[in-house]
Amino acid sequence: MKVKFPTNLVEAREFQKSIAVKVSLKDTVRKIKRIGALDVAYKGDIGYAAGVIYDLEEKEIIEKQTFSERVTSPYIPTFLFLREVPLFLNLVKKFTNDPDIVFIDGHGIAHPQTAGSATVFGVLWDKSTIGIAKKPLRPFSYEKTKTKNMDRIFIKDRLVGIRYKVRKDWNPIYISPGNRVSVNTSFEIVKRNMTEKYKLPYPSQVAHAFSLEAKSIV
DNA sequence: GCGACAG
DNA sequence: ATCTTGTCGC
Repeated sequence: MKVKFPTNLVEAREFQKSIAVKVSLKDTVRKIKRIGALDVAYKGDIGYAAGVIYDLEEKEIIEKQTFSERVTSPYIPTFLFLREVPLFLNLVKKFTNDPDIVFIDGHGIAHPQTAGSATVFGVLWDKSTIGIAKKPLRPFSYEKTKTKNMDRIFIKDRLVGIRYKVRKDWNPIYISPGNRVSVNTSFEIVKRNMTEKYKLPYPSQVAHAFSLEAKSIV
């Protein structure tokens, strides 16, 4: 798919609007066998993107890939996709295994324009993606659920994700659909892949560690 | 009007 | 995200 990537913030906002109308929150994935996870580490203006694919049946990481490139867009809240999505699109070209769904560090639809990194990437690649962030993006509001450690995240009266407090004394994580998955399923999949020691799901942990490794072993 | 604001 | 010392806690 050919895409003319935005070159300034005005174009970027229009781009996000065009992405937002293409988002699907339907659960298209029947059975999840492989989960992908992507993350980026930086050294100066070089971004080191790392991706892993976790096989749920084998219970192991079956593939790891990296892609690094100079990143010129500065970090501006709500415009993170300008920095990371180009790296992700190049990185996933290297995958020989096709993931059923992909975890992305950052927000999906829990974003002012309904178009966080996980959503932009998910729509462009036409893949199921889930955004997992450590901090919320304003404006937002919460609504309690029956479960004590999870709250619904709302943006302008629209359910956009789940705030999940993995451990009582840990800061919560913010889970939202990127594309082709519902809010509830996003939460269930992430919850099902947690480990005891970290607040991020296993595939994300490995992707994060791998990006740091890729950054330092240069 | 100013400030808050993923990684 | 990254830059960084000591320090608190399991």
